[in-house]
Amino acid sequence: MAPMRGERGGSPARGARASLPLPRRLIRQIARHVASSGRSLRRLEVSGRVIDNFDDIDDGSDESDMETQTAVACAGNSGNLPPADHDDDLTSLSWLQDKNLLSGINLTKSDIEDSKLISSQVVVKVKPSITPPPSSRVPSPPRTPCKAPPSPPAVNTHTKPPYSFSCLIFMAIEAAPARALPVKEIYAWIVRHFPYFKHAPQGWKNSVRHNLSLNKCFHKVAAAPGLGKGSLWTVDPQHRSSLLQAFGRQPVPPVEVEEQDTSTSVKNTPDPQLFPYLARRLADARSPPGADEYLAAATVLAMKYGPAVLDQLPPEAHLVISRCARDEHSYSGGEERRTAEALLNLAGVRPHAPS
DNA sequence: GGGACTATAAACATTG
DNA sequence: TCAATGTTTATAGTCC
Repeated sequence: MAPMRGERGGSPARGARASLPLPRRLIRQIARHVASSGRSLRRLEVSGRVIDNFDDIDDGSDESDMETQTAVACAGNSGNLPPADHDDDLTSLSWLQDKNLLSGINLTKSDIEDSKLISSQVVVKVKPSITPPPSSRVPSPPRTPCKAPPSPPAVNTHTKPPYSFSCLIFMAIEAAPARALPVKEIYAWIVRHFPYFKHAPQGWKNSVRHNLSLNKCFHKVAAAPGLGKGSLWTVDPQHRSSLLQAFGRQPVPPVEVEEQDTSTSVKNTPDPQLFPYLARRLADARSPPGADEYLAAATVLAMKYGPAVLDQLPPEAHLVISRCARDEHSYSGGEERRTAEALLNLAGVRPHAPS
């Protein structure tokens, strides 16, 4: 059955309370991953407690983690990530999507190792004690209108990103240094970050233009000299926040609900005004995620909406990742760095100056 | 059931 | 003339 947008299957954070501070295992894994990618995690704030010496973290690995699933949270990434190859579920956030705690963020393993699209990344491993491995579930595409091709051609190795066109356009424009792009550059950004569109039917460009024209969130500004045909498109500042919140309303794949113990409950739920979907999911869900899942979700929320959003979450969920801006200088081109910086800024995550 | 939102398609006008 | 861009209308799926 096709996924229903907004359909919530069950994920629940009933009783999912993390102990303070962040589990050392989680910290180890974050630090280990960042180190393995040739970068360095300079500073990690957990509920106000700053961790800046990762050498002190015991690295006694419990490789029972081999069975863990990996979630990747990207600082400052508001979703500008390529869709995951579904054959690489170990590094996909789909398990979180399926838990209905997050939606729309997927990474491939190569994305993690490449680390060119984003400025900083954190890996959080969680035990799959609740959800079956994502690979056992069929990834559900976003709702597909009847006019869309019944199934993507085999050449499409990437799935359609779970973002609306307005979100894609928003991301593209926000990632631009000047916060303005001509249509052609919006196309290019989308294709570059979501390879699905490389082979998608051409109609999507029409949809982008249609969206630009119709969506009041986007404004056309005078064409720059030498730009040639077309105008620059910008995001209306007045509608920026609504676009940001739209990220939280992206389609969520259906979840196979399992019978879970619901004897415990979460007292602190996100403000339903701010996060209606998350709040409802946490309230309604039947299978509580573990503390790690909750923390991972909180992390991505913080990165998505800014650290202040954590005020709406249980104090245990406070988690802010910061990284040294120096790490961004490895980008050869600069566009990716600017993209990363723009998205970091977008998420309210401020890199710390090197000590 | 209806409104809102979104995706898609198409027609047409404008522009370089 | 042509292709890219921009606007408008129509249709349909989904969610609330």
